[in-house]
Amino acid sequence: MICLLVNMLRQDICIWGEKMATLKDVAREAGLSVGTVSRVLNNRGYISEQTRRAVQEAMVRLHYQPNAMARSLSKRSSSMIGVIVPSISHPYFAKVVSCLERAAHKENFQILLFCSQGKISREEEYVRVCSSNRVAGLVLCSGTVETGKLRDLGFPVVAYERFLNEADAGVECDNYEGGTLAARELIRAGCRKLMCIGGKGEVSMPADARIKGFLDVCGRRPGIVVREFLCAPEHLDDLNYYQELAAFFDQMPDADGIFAGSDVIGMQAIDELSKRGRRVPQDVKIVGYDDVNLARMTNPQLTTIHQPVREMAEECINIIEKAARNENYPVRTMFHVSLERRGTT
Amino acid sequence: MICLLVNMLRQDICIWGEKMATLKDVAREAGLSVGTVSRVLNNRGYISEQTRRAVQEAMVRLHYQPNAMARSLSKRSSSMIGVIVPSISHPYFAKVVSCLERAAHKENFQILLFCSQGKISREEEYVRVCSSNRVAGLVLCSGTVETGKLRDLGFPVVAYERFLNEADAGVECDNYEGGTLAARELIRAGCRKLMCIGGKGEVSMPADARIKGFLDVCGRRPGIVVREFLCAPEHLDDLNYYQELAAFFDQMPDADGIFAGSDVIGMQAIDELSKRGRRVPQDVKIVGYDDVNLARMTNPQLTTIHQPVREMAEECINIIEKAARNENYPVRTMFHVSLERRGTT
DNA sequence: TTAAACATGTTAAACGGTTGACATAGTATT
DNA sequence: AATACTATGTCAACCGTTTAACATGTTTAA
Repeated sequence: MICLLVNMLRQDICIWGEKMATLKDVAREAGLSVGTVSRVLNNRGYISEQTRRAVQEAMVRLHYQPNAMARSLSKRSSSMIGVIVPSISHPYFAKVVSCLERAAHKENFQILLFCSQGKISREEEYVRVCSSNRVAGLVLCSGTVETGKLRDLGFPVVAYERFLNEADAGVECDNYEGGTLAARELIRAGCRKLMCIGGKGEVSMPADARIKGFLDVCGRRPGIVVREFLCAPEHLDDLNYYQELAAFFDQMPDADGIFAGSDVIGMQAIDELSKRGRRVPQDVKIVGYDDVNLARMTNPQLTTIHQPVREMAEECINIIEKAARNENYPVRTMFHVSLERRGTT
Repeated sequence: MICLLVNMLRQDICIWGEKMATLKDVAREAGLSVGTVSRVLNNRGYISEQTRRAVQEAMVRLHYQPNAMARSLSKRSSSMIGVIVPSISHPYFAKVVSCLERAAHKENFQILLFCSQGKISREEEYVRVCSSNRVAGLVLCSGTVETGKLRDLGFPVVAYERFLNEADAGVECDNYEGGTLAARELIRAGCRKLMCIGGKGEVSMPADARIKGFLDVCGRRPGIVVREFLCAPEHLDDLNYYQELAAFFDQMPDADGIFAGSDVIGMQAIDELSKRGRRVPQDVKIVGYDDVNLARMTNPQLTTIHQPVREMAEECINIIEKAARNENYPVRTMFHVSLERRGTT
């Protein structure tokens, strides 16, 4: 399988001989003291325009790059934000990480990314690594680190769409509302026999409220039949729900409305139904969840519940930034979701 | 849009008062010297089993987490690997990052993730940030940092599927071969009027060889008509190629075979064709590229060129690890690709 | 018996930047 | 003329870990 076309080897790896310039070098080059240069870098105390320029020019001449390790060591906190997701291959988490990266970049933070594959042992390990690296904060989009492991870490932990009473803050969206929106949409569109397919149900999560919201609305309407189906949580990387969906559809072949716990499930449901000769949306209507890019790439395009991921990500970064500045921050923030009506309802 | 349900504020943010244990604390706790404890941590010199155990127990008792910043500062290199991708929302790069993270984890590296959105200015900025953070290495899956910016950084730069003569090493797969495989597959399946739709064509990249491979094979077969189409590179985040595809299909409405530069394009091509009443694979056959998860979620499933992303990612990490140990490493490594025949041919 | 290997300690410098205390001027302000 | 502000310098401690040099024992092997 491996085809090593060219395998030239470097004679001398140590092309990185000349060490990088330090603050001291910059000070010498600019004819100033380290203290003054540091003041320029950190905008502390009094600095004249002239001095500031002199320092900047010296930095450019020497290609100076401040050593973030030294700074972090001294400040006892780095500018990195740990992010733990179950899997980055899942389009939802890809979207979350994308938004987090963007928000982090605006505030001059970097993202230290970890994929736990939903394994608690890896989550715990990653939390330790974050602690070792003195991250400015940690966004937990994954699982359920056990009791005591999140206390006294030295940085704020933000739970993203998770229940973690150990976390310092939580950011979520109104999943119950999402469930009700989905139910109303399917009923509005004329569905009577509904399937509610739960997605990534590993442990108790805010996302479980979606199902409750959905079932509550259905329960209040006479003449509506609902059944709940749950997928196993082992689809993080391959995202293959086809077998389970097939089994579900066998159990309820006459369903005319489906609430899918994620767009990935919704998408595969469209497929599986069309294989069975059932037309979407004529015979069966579908509402997905997440509003990832994929939802626009199905045929017909998937009606879905939109989560304000960008805003949620920004809030996570905000919280960490506030904590870093020792300001107060909201302990729990919840966002509205909205229905994106497209072609499957 | 924002619904601040609960907005309790922490009375005292400084719950992180008690500072973390240091090596010195561990030494005191174990009744040993810092030197000895450091030896245990780094497996240097002579240590008795008894001492080793004593140190480990002390570390557990104090919940000791070594300060990675201090270590990096002292070692002049961290255990982080910078990864710059154009976008993490694109399933291909999500897959790449996923594999990189896994490989990195095995070797005790962490991933510092950056999304450049294909902008050179951001790439350059991110390279500087990596330099500031004294990463162990950098995997560049994005763009074309300009001349001189990659020299003398102090760490190895691995170009992933890019031409970068400034990089210290390159990892790619045989894109030319991929193009030929696609062409042969379409011709084998009976296609005569072929469209070759180039994907992420921003600048000169290994991926361009796909097109060349495709066209070369077509050119050698009499009776084959080919036209080349190029999508603009601005689809990194929304991944919406529909308009362009529509325009391409208008220009060549009688095509019976399509080589799509990525699975995302291939997927949307299936859609767009079915909207035009053309059946896949009966009327038009399609070969995609990348073999991402999505390729199995279309209907019919997408025939595609499989890239050995996992192996490529492992090679990237390997190179950086070797460089860190001051060993020789291959300057250029190329992997074979393979055809995954599914439902669209 | 003697040299090597093993096991640990002490000390101190280094990594590169931050920060505070304190000193010294020059320039405005009152 | 006194006071306050501005602008810099010097110096030293500190962040937590690594590492080398050197000392001091105890075992073990030749």
